[in-house]
Amino acid sequence: MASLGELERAVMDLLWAGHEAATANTLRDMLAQSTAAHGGAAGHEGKDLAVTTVLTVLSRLEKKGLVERERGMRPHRYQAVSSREDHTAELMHEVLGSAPDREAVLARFIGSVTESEAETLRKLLGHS
Amino acid sequence: MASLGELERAVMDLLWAGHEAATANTLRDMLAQSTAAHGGAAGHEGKDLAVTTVLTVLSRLEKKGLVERERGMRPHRYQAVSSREDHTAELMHEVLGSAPDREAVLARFIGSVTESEAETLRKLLGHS
DNA sequence: TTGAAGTTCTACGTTACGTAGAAACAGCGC
DNA sequence: GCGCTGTTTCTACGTAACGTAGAACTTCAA
Repeated sequence: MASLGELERAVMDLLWAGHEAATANTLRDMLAQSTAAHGGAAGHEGKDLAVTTVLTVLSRLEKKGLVERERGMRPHRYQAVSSREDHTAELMHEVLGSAPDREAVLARFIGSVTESEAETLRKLLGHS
Repeated sequence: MASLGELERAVMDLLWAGHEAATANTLRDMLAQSTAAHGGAAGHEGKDLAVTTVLTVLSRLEKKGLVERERGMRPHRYQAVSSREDHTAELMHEVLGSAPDREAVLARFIGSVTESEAETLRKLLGHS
């Protein structure tokens, strides 16, 4: 239950953008954003979708535990449960987790990170 | 096109076992193995599948580039294109690749590896 | 040449996802 | 109070992936 469809990802992108700004988005907001970014960055082409389409997707994302919805106020507020970075890192752990030989996988993995990333990792891992 | 179904994964597990032994498996081999490991380790429960089912799955895996088939000899030989470790590491890169801020993801990622794994990583990254 | 083993073709059921209409609901201005 | 407009829910259809496998064609060996 980890993979996202194309539209699901596009919606998460919008929510993640808001996450950084600690914003709780309304549906209206999101539609505006996606229309503004039409054909631009925020994926999924500039074709505007039906309102219900986005809501359906939001519901599915909520069921998957990726989105939280505040039902108190009337235009509900939607927000990503975790940041994009956290989510991605979690995904990586998920992938890694299913491996019998985790360390061997890690060896391959760092075998192909960029030098700058390797540098970051060294710092993060601290001196030994 | 990265995710595998349950049966697809089970089949890959068989092939990966052979990969370590540099074995090129025939269909017969695989059925024997999966039956032997029935209800045991090699997943997917002990129910034995139709021959064609496994072949279909193998074809799909081939199409996905995960399996290579030698068509020369008559009982064809099937083998995993890359080891489980390589494949998993590749998957991790795939997940990471889609992130705008790769380094931030890495930071979160290593935030939750075991100490022994961190140690491994330090060794692999070498001294800076 | 005939039969068993192997392979290909085709197909059906289920589930995920993109998509959206129809209907129920909730405030707002009159 | 009442209807209009924006919001949410319910339901549903089309496509694609995957589990599953029958039917038919191909090989090789006896």
